[in-house]
Amino acid sequence: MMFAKPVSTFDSPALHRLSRIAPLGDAARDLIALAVREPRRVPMRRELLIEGRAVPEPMLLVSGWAARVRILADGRRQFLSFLLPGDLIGLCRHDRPLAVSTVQTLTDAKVATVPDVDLPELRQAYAASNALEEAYLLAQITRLGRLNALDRICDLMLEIHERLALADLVQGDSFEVPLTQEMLADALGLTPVHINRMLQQARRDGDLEWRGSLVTLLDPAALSHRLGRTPARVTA
Amino acid sequence: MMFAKPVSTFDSPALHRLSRIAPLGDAARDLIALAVREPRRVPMRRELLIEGRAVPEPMLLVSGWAARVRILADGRRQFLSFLLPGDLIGLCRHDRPLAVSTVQTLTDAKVATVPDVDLPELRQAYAASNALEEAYLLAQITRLGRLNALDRICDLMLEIHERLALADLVQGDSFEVPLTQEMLADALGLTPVHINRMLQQARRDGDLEWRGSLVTLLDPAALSHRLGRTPARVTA
DNA sequence: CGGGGAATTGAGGCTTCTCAAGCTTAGTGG
DNA sequence: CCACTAAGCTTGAGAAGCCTCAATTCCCCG
Repeated sequence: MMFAKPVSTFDSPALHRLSRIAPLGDAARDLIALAVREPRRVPMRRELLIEGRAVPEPMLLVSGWAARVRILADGRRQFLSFLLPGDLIGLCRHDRPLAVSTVQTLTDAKVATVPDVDLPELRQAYAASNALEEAYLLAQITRLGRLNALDRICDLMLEIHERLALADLVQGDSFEVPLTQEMLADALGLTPVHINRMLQQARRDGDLEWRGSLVTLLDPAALSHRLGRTPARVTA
Repeated sequence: MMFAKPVSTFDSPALHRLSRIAPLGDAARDLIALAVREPRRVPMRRELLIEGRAVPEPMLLVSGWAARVRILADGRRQFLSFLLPGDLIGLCRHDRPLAVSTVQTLTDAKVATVPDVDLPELRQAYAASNALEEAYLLAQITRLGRLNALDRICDLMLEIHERLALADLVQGDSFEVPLTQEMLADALGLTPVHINRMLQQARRDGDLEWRGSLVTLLDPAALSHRLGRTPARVTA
């Protein structure tokens, strides 16, 4: 069941992220690598968790994007956060937990069931991942509360850049963002029309390019500095 | 050290909340009650946690209000969430954790150091408290992203009503809210001026009264229904 | 009685929304 | 290979919501 070399060196964005946010020994690494090898395929727009329903076993997003989403009574939609490869879904430390938000895939995705916490190293990785997720929620609150439309877009792109980099999914300063302008609007509390105009603005300003689904940040360091951003850190 | 009766029946809003969100046996109850008995007094506007610094031992807010806050480079302020009596501060399950946000007292407060998780019942209560806190963060994102100014105010007041009720701090539908309009603005992503106007609107609409620091919801059920709110639930 | 923080009011401007139409692109079936 | 379609992107014009600045009033506390 354990392939000393092959499994340990098996590489995937998800595994990459986890081993980067917390040091994983060989045992933990093998457990994750094994789980990642046989993911479940989930098509686009499918629900992985449903608000108010029981949370099943914890999952690891192996590839593709998902989002935590809330739908209002009148049909308005708010994306609460995006879930990227390597993110954990449905981790709970209490008994009989209920999902506090619906999670749905935004693209075709691969999802693995991960071992529940038994190994100290895994516990550590899960906890760090959890803390990071909280940090991103706080960043989202600040974006929505205090940034204007243009800065919201730029700030979110910087966050995605930072997160995808953890999973080794950034080349140069380019990365895939499978979001429509409408989805972006629902994440940033704006309308698609305004997103469109501000994206043009961002391009004119030389902050980013967006061709097809490939986003390129032209000078992430400068942009980061202009927005007063600091990368998320949860461990000393 | 253990006073069988006195300690077990010692009552405080904080203890009330914890025993309500997760069933506490006598042992857990005594541990908390004991901690709550000798709280540390913290004056208004003091920092309990500082973003980026190491997180000290976990604390329980025994009385008073605090808030998680983020200050932008240009001085703008965003309150990320409010912490009410019975809320836990600085719970982390990974090693050498760094605070992801600053926490500061909004009023004079009492804070107790709580036992780190060793008892299953405590672990359960802490985890449930944590899950609730996450639920409130998600609610805050939805408020900022998709509600207009008036609805943001009403929705937040309903949330505070719900949370204070857990700690037995609501009488009828009235409760103390030690917030200035400026603080409310910084929580809801608005300006004090606009908060002022919308509060008047809410009063005219017969949704709430706000005299001194006492808020009264005139018909919480109807308001809740109008906003499409559902109370936070994290455990089946 | 005076000082100071908080609440209130007014006027004008900017950001974002709404509604509505036209365009572009990728995928589909003839 | 070419309509045809549907989803997504783009543009325009006008309206609404919220902000800014500035002044005034209220109220608590010393």
